[in-house]
Amino acid sequence: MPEPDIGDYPAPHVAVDVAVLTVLPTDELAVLLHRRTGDRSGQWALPGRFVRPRERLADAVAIALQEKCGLHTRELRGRAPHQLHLFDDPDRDDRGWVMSAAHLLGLPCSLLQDVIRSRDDLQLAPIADERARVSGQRRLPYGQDEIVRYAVVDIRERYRKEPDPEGLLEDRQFTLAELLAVHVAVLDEDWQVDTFRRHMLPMLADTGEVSTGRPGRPAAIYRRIAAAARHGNTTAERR
Amino acid sequence: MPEPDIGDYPAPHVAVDVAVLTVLPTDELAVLLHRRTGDRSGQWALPGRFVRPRERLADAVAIALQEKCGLHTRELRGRAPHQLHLFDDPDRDDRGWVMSAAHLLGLPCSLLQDVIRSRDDLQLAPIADERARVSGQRRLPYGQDEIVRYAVVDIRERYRKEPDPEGLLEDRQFTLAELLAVHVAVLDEDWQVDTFRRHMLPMLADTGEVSTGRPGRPAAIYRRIAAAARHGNTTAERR
DNA sequence: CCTTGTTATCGCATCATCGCGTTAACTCTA
DNA sequence: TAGAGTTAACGCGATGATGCGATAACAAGG
Repeated sequence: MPEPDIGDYPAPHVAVDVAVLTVLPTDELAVLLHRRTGDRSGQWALPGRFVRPRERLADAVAIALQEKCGLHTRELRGRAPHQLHLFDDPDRDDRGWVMSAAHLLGLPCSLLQDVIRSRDDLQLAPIADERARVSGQRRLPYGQDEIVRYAVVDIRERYRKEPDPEGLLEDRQFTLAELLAVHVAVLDEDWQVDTFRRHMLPMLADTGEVSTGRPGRPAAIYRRIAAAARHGNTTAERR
Repeated sequence: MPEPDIGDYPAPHVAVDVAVLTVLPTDELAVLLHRRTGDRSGQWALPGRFVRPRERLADAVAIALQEKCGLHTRELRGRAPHQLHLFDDPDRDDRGWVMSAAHLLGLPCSLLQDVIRSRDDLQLAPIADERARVSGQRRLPYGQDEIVRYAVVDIRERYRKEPDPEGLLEDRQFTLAELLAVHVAVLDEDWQVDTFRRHMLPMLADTGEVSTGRPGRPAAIYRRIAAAARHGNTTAERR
């Protein structure tokens, strides 16, 4: 799109907003919310921040999560935020013309709870009807309910097709029951075990290890096969 | 994402790029390319342009198509560009820090050909292997091959699921054979007629009219049922 | 060693989908 | 009016997917 007059126009500020999704120990999908530090009456919102000069969106997401939520390399390494949508309502922010690049990032609850435990400016809000359920607050500001909805629809679509694409399991090696529990939590619907097994096994590698320590046949331990290593998609992804 | 210091940072320029996809009379998927007017040796590129102050992305897309390609209300009315991805490589444009909001818009070929016929700065490039095939030009500039790929993957996914979601058919009323031809062209693979009929009929309304003028049983004429009017998705969209 | 409990596998009935040959419906033309 | 041609519908065999009861495998504990 060659166009010489780049300097002639003001530019929009671009912010990143992040729907950090996780699965609570109660097997509910939840989203991370943040409010202004020290402001107990402040509004809960998705974490985010403006993009700095020449900064990549993914880097802005990571820095936003570091600055606002105390999530650092330990939690974020090896994870890439998934871009959802660019929200462009020029009136969405009182301070000026801001576009919001909405993202989704999945994190295991165990990584979040350490961080959240010691702070009152963070919470995990359960998802109900594709929205964050926040006690005492009807809606998220800046149209962020829409971002949550995009994130929930997106993550559910992906969890129908492949095993734990957002890495919500704490461990990279897991049993089929653990995988199923996460999928059921994300999708908010049950899967029959045999059907689930048939869908997922082609995308999983048996580690050869088993889970012991309790009565019963030990469950096999699996890890995900990288998508690139798989040949073709499952039939569910074709017509 | 409340943050007080909006004025403190330079902002990226945001451009829109549009992959206008159509189906050629040869039943091939093609993308609209533009080059600088009067420059026969200029590079072919996707149409696009910078977003003006407080302009909506969809409006920027429409204006870009008007200014660069001569597509006006007649062609664009009732059509919404589909957002694909925000490309954020700060080095993607020599003129400065530019982000590109990539879009997809489907248009019937008949609407494009009137416009293109009289100009040498527009062409419809066939798609092969998810790329635009341009004679004498190996790649599109500004990483636009990636935009084309996103657009092709996206449109194919949607054409697997619902009838003519991008309105590539010239008419809003059509026969099943016409619909099938468009789907086969987009997906670049065949569908057995009965299977196609079973998939699409639940999302189509029989107009009661038939197509006459040639030997044989007249084909029924359908129109799409608006998605909102349909109750639930087809089973293909569930597991 | 036996019982309990859990996971994995299996066999199979049922249901859904697909593709194709056949039949029915309905136009156009000679 | 009959034949040709095209679309729509049907019947059905083959295939695939699902769910579930039964069985096998294998641990922990008494």
